[in-house]
Amino acid sequence: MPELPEVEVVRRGLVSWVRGRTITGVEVLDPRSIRRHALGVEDFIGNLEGATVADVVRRGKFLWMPLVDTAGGGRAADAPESPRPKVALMAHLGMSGQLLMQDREVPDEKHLKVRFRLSPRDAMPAQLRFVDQRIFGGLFVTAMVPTDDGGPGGLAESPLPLIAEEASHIARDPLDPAFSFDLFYRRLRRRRTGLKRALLDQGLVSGIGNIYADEALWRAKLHYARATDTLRRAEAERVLASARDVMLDALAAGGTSFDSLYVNVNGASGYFDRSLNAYGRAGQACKRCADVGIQASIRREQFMNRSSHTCPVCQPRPRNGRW
DNA sequence: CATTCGTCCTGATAGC
DNA sequence: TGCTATCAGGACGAAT
Repeated sequence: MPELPEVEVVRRGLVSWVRGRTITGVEVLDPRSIRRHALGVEDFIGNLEGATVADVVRRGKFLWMPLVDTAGGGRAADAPESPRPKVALMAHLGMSGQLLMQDREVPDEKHLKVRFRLSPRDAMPAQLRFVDQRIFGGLFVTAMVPTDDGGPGGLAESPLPLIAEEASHIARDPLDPAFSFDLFYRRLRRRRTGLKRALLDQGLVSGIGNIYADEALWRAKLHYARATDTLRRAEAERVLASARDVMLDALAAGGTSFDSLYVNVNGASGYFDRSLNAYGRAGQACKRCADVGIQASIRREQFMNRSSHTCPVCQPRPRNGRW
């Protein structure tokens, strides 16, 4: 389940393989993976063929490649005076999406949805492939529009003062150097909802999915139903710091096990085996309570049509939403 | 306006 | 064995 750390691992892996290369061919094997592209698959392909990838950037879980025309003899994107990108190839990995660099000899993956052929470069793989079993993810082309908030952020190496239009409603993530806690806290307090709902709202704070929401709440000793409009500043700081910490841990784990030749979303899988304290641990002991000699087991409940994992002892359900 | 809920999708697994 | 039911969940758009 790619959340922020996994998407960032993919971005870092992808950038050195695709930046400056030209898309020479696009093959859409399953049109369902071309989402939100109103003008259809033919237009999608037409926008991409002949364009050069200028960068790979991210906002929250949205990942995109700004594209520049390859006019006048194929000048590379990183050449001086390179033109500003007008459009970008946008990707969202959804639940099961992968972006893979593959040599042309490698047989098609079972769930291969889209194949991009790239201009040759040294010994680099010739193809970028989008593989997606459950089709919650997708690709589309979107306009690059000006932004006054300093660019995409999301740990991008060279943020442009432009953002992909379809990601402009997404808030910054907790790892983004330009993330504003004050803005987050002001908006959080204005809401009348539960804390986990707010954490999962990508327009308020991005990059957090079901797994890291449960982990951040566990670390912060807060319950998912805690009312946002009474949340104290210290509590909000605690849950944000927890989210940041758990995602940094996952990012570090993903980074170390990441094979740069094989860009995928499983880079952080080792992390899940060892380091989760709440998610997926229903019925098992709460490690923090066990450390102080208390017996408590993680409880799984349905909330928002997904499962939520809490320790009933150290994350007690709030009364009246307050505490 | 803000908030919540239904929908998209496939494969693994449980139960009969 | 082989069928059906259930579960997993990100994000959008419809409904409230």
